[in-house]
Amino acid sequence: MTKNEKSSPKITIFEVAAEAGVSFATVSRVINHDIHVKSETRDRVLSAMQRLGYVANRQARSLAGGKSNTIGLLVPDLGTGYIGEIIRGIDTELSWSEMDLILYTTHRTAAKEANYVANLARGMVDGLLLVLPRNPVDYIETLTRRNFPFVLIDHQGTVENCPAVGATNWQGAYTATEYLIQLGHKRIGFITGSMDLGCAEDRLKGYRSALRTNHIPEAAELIYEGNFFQPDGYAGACALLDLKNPPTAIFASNDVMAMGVMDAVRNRGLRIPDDISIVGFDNIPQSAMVYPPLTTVQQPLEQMGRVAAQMLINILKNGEKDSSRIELPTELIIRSSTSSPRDRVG
Amino acid sequence: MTKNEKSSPKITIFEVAAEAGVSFATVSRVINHDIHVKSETRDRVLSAMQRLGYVANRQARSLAGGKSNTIGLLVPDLGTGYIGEIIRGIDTELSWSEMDLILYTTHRTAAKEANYVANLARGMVDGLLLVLPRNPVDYIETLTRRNFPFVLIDHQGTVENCPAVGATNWQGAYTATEYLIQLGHKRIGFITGSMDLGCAEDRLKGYRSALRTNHIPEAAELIYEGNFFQPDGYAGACALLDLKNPPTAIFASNDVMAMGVMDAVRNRGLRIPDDISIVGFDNIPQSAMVYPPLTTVQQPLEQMGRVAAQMLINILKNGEKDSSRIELPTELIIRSSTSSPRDRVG
DNA sequence: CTGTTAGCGCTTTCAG
DNA sequence: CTGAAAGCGCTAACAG
Repeated sequence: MTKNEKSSPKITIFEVAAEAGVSFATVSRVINHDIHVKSETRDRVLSAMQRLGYVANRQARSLAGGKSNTIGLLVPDLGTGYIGEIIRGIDTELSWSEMDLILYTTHRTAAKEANYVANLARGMVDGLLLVLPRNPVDYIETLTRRNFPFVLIDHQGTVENCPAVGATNWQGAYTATEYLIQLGHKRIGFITGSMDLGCAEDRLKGYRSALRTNHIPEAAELIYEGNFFQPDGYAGACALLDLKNPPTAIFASNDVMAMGVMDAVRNRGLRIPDDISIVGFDNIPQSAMVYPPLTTVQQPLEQMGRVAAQMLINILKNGEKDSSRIELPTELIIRSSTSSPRDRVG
Repeated sequence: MTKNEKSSPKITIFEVAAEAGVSFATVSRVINHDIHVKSETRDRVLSAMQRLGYVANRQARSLAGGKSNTIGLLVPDLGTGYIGEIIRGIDTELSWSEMDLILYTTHRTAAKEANYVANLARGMVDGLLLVLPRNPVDYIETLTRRNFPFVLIDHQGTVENCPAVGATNWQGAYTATEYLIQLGHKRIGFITGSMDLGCAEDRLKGYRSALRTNHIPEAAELIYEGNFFQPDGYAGACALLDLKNPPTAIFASNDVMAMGVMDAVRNRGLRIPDDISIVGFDNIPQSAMVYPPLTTVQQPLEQMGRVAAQMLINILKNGEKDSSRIELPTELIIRSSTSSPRDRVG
């Protein structure tokens, strides 16, 4: 009922104006860093603000000014370190611009996602950052038509021509696969991510290309379709290991699944990397913490967040369309979960 | 510059009112679930809203209504799964109440933290959820005086008598330590968390009490002060292992440090748990994924988030003071990083 | 350089 | 049960 009573008598620009002996418009100018204020006046206002402990009301500024100075972040999940890293980057960039971040988690519910986007685009936020959108076609079109600023993170899909930042997934997968091949592996299992995601598709393509380039026949049985969750890695590894002619290495489309693979491999009494090499993708913090430390393809997660935020802020500021896609480089991080295959037959 | 032009002609309650043939006040009533509207009229308004695709402007509602329907979440970090779990819980509860979540990350910067809190309490959010606050004394007093709604999560400190949810840290540490003792361990190393945090203190106390209860002399050399980060675990384990009479088990105050301990132990060629048992605290997702799976004390993170959100919403709704502290139970999760000690001497 | 005048879109009395 | 009127705190032209 009673929220703040006598204790905080609601200091508005009017109070500040009175205290400083100017009109409230001048106070507004000071707040907004308007150049057309005599520096002497400015100082007077500033100190009045200090004295009164004035804090601008964001809501009112938004309503009047037409912008909220907050951006919305739509993420599927927060379970793994994956998103956390991205947020760290976004956050860094945003604090520079004094913007707030509203977090919307969809928990992998596509319906919720589309719903959010529809409502978000109204008043609450000035722009949207969409991480790993599930079925962007649903709303990208709407967003674009309304000319609503947004940037896609880690998504390369069918949608063309909209601002996005991602990583070189194809290249990363290619490099990792080739590394395995150079180690001497001939049968390399692959566990895909959610194939409705562009990044998952690209990783699979990278794997295939590396095989092709190195004249290693592709075997359908060696490709297991997962969904980026740990159990998929476990199940995939089991399926792969049950093959008459099992792989000597398994490349999982993300680190979380790679850890599932590790579990499965160990449960069968096989050693890593002696009996089987394992490679992941992402380089999430815990990939260095498992045993043995996971060889993986690093995505510049934090940087992706930073760049995406920069892009969005830029669009917001300059009204530029900027329908470019930025690809940040991936990098193979070699740790201890990979080695040359030992002759299993001999 | 041009944000949304002809494409989205800005549907306000006025447009809806016209479409439905009522006054805009009636539309407002419908939006706010006011009972004093003929159901027939309500239906007319509702369908008009549908047709026009009306979405309420949150900013305006806030300004006029005096509340923003968003709550602020202040967290130190997002790196580990720890916070992610809590957020999941908060999020679940909030979506029930149709509230938004504004995320503020302090990245362990105390100054930033206090600063945020000061500003937050003004217009932007209706209430605050503070996870693992660093130096709450700075602003708890302010918040309380202003009668600003907030709930502390996972913090039991010197500040008395304010709404908070935490876990039974003392009990958890006690139980885990006793488990180790029952396994036959006599020398148990302990790595503390940041000792400015109440939870860290309680865990240490739990450890000590268990020792005392079981008539095991406490040795200062067996307690290493850490800061909840992985390197602390590593360094702590090294220090402990360098002792003339090293421990046969190490209890780290959180899982992340426990993983650091694992690293250190392995680097010395010792086996887990044969040569040394390791216990963590938190039960973050990856604690089950490392090798060997970590024995740890589970904190009901998700539930803590849910309960905290409930408390806050309750305060917001009923204006209740509710200065209670809720403690959720911890639970010992026994996995494979612990076993009876082997005779190292013999 | 500074004050005046309108609203932003909605909630809330207060009258009917 | 519904309409009219008065702001919420601030920005943004427009005049000085």
